[in-house]
Amino acid sequence: MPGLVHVVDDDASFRTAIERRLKLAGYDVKTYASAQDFLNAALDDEQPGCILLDVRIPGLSGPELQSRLIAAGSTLPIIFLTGHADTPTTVQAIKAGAEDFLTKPVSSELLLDAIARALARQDAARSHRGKLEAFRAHLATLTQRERQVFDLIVRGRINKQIAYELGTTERTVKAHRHQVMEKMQVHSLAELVSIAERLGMLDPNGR
Amino acid sequence: MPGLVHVVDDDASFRTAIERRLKLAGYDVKTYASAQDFLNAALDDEQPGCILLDVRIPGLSGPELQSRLIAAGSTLPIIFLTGHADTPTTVQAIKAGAEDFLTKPVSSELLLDAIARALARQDAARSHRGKLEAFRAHLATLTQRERQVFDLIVRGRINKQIAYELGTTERTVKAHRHQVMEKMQVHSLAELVSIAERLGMLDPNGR
DNA sequence: GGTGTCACTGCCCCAAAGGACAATATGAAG
DNA sequence: CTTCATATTGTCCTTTGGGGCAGTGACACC
Repeated sequence: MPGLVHVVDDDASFRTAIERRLKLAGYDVKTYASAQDFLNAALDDEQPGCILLDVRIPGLSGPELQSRLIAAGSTLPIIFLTGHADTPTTVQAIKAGAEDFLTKPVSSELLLDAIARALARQDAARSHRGKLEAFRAHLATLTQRERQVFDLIVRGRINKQIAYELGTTERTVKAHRHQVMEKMQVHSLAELVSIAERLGMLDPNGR
Repeated sequence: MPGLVHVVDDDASFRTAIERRLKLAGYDVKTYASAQDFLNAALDDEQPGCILLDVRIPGLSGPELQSRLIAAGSTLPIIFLTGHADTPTTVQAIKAGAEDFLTKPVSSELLLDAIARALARQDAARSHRGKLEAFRAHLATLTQRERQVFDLIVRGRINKQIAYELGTTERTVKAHRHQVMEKMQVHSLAELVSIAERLGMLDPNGR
């Protein structure tokens, strides 16, 4: 699987060496001397890739960069690479979702394995998010009223109840309901509920 | 949150010391000198508790015990505690779901924090699984035929189509459908679909 | 042979959903 | 003022879903 590997490390000779190794393996590579450099290079989160990140770098540390990226909603997988790993940092990084935590010097085998896993994982996550995004996009085209009707429909309310709760008539609800089905591009109540469930709109036990 | 902490360590004096500290903190404690001892003590997976597990112990190692427990479907959270942590082992343990990975000597603060988190996590997981189990139990009371009807209902088929696909009549499908709603204890199609979705019965795009 | 479960089915009726056709009202945008 | 989007509603008709009542047939178990 091809992809772009972002190498963030303050050691210039290390960057050069890694870049060479990764390019030999068929990956595109971009290097950064600091976390800030990386953040400045406004990057495309959707492009297949991952980050090879040193823990100890001047300025923003590796884990700090990880936090920022997570907070910013990035889904680029991160592989940490460090000279000396301490256990709490390792644990924290993995818990926060890092793909791996490797120590220098790293064998090409371990490194390439980790990169391959990271790219595979990102690919799976991206395609999954892609489907949800399509649903969200449809959902966004609903008007306020249609959205209210949608919420009640997927909770199992019948038109009569919805009409009462929204202070309108059954006929009106039917009209909105029709719009909802149309805009969400589904042909059955089951599909609609399924989508709502996947978007996490039903978790709290709303009966 | 009270709970039973299983301490697995081959160092008798360490076991004694830890047991004292944990009991002071209000936890019940059981100790084991080896992973095998622990496995032999056929334990209740549902009871609130966690495992404090040494990595290097004679016989089955800590990570090996972890694998076995996972394979056996156990959901007891594991906190590793070891004298000298190596990075690959740490990474693997956390990836496999360990709650934490601590090094001896461990401060009471870190240890008790980890235990509290482990118990909280297990509690959340257990209550979540509890709900799903209730659904599964209802699902298990369905006859073969009812189950087939269930599968088609939650995929959005209408009675007429279901009847055709099962080679029977619409009236019969209605009868089964009634039984399904009754046995699953739901009052709307939406609830039924919601349950099916949560049980992961709809993920593959079956239209 | 009696009993029970499960699957199947017809007839009839009511409730709910879907939709065609038509129309009113309101507020924002140009 | 005109246009557009949104929300609203009525009448009428068809399709679906839900269910009562009643009965048949297969098969397993005692």
